[in-house]
Amino acid sequence: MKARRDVYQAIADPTRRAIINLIAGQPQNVNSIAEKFDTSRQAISLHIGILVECGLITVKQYGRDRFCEAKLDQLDEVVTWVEQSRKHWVRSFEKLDQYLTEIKTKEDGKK
Amino acid sequence: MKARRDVYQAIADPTRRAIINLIAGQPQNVNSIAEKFDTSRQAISLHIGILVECGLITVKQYGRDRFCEAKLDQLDEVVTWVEQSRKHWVRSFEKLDQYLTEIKTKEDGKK
DNA sequence: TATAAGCGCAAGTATTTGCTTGCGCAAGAA
DNA sequence: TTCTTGCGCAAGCAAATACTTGCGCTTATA
Repeated sequence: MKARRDVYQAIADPTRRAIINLIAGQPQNVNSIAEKFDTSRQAISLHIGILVECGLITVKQYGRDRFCEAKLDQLDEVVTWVEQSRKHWVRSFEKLDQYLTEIKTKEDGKK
Repeated sequence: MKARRDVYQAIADPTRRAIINLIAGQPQNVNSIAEKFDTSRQAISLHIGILVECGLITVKQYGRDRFCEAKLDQLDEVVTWVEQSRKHWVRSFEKLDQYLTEIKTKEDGKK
């Protein structure tokens, strides 16, 4: 089964994050991007393909050039998730103690 | 070479994100967490290991139980990156046109 | 028109993942 | 003391990654 990549996976790779940073500041074609990395053009091309797949990049073709632009709206998903997690995150050291106390109480009740 | 995992990789996996959500709301031991998923306890245990490795989870041992607590401060890194990227992100359709115009101008100059 | 430049498409490979299964140890319960 | 939990360790595996190399199709350029 071909796993559809999501935004989380897209930004999990440091190279991809670097590509995003690069393009966010200045849209440019594939070769220009590839030149800034130590890997082959093809490797970068694949990363770009993934980023396009998740909608973090848009490509516009002009003649033989394919210009890549950033499209960071999708990153909302990530930020939202983090914020949600934190919202529900009651500082644990309190929660845990409370939880343990509850369990303890229940057990004492059984005895 | 053993790749050291970072926070981005940690949250790239949906199961791990679910574990974080779970623990954020209520710290609990490994088995309790594992019960909530369809995979084996061991699989969950491995995920927890990874999360601990990146500091997103803390484990406290009480007798034979190992309670896991969330520790979401590390997620700052992700949010910060997203925000930074966006800060530098001038809406591309403008930037690209501008860029293309510059190139065009240079080339016309050469002719 | 002959070249060169910009890219994508495989095909092949070395790692890295995410899981499973089986084993064994230590801490409570009976 | 014996049985039952809660867990980690380790070996084995299939699938997913990240790359590389070589090929070939278009578009510009000389």
